[in-house]
Amino acid sequence: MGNHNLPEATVRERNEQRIFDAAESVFARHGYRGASIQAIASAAGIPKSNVLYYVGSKRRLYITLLERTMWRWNEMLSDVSADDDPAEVLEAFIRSKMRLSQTHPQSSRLFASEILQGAPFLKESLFGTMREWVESRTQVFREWAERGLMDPVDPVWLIFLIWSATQHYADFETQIVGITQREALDAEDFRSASDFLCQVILKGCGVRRRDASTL
Amino acid sequence: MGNHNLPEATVRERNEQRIFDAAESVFARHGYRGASIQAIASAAGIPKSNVLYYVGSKRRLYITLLERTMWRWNEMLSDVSADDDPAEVLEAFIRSKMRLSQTHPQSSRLFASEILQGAPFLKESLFGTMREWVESRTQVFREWAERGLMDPVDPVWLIFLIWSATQHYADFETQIVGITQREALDAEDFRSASDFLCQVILKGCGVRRRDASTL
DNA sequence: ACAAAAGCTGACCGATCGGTCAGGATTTCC
DNA sequence: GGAAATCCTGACCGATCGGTCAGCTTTTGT
Repeated sequence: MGNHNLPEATVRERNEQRIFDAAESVFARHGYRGASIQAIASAAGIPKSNVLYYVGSKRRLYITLLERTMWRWNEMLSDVSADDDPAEVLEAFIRSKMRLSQTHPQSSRLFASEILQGAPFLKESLFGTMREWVESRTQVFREWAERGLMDPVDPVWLIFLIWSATQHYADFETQIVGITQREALDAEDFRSASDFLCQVILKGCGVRRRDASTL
Repeated sequence: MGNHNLPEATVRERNEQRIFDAAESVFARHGYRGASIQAIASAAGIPKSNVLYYVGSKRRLYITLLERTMWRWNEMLSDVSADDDPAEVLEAFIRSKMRLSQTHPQSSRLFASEILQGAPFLKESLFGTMREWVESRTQVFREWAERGLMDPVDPVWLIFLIWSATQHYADFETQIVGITQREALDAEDFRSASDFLCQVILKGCGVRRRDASTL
């Protein structure tokens, strides 16, 4: 009995990672119901029985992936106060959210799929965390508006605007690629899109950068 | 034999409509693979066999719904020229897209689901139509920028910004409702969100309204 | 009135679904 | 070296999948 702590089986870790990656992709593509364990197993190059041996059940696997995604997002803008510079904070928000769309597109799509399904697994439990996140930021935005640092826009709509615009580059990449006849979105696309969003949204909210480089 | 033209069976029309409505909802929620004909039949209050009698197959039903959605969107901003007022056109675009999110949320979600799946049914055929739509509008935006009527922003990113921000209120309604603790989005929510988007996006692109009502 | 057309449905098909399990292979630990 | 723990898998389970079909009822056209 006993020491199942520090080194923690490299075999399990390796296989779980392969399963998680494959599952995230399949769940994102086909939703919870449309994803089959067989498809996940094939994508991971592992027999179906072995997948179930590691993850227990489809439901547990799905919830694990959802929680992993929520965790990544809650790390964003973890500390913001009304004394920070609005331009810097908004720009950091937009750029870090875009970076998530670029580096973890499957996570973003998995979340989108869950929401489209009516959020049956998130519903109350995890929306609470997001609600706190949103409320604390809206307070800061309101404070900035009172100090005249930005226009008095609805802070909730502003957060959803940034959320949707950045999310779009992960969730709807297929559409963007299809319409613009690219092969895929590359780093330069994400850079120019981030620049565009920062410019338009900051200006649209009446937020001025401290250092106006062009003037 | 013969006159199967004008009055056109009211029975078939009525049942097809019930099936289409139910199917749009189920496909939007669970994706193509995750949606079952039995679930659609139950939602429509019709036996499974009868659903198949009318629509032929799951594939055909799905494609029919997709085409219906694309049709609605292609009707938007059907005629725009560089001589029109940028503020009026952009505002009309935002508001009409928001109205679609409000009145046909299931259509929007169905499209989102199709894109998340990698657009297996749209792919080349229907992306072509959207590409033409986008290209003709980007030309107008570029013309406006040259005339100094708006900032020289990337027209493609601008279209996707408006697309994503408006689409969000249909596709992610569950998230918005869950976070803001509403029961559902009502007409007033859509009005204030539309106002917000018009204000921020127009200002963000350097587009001035002709009649500044508040000054 | 009556045949033709359209509407309708339960029973059924092979395939696949999520999940279980017995039991063999391999690794770990003393 | 050998027991214990972990890893692995093919066979199998009942349920559900999309789709077919024979045969019934209802509506339509004349």
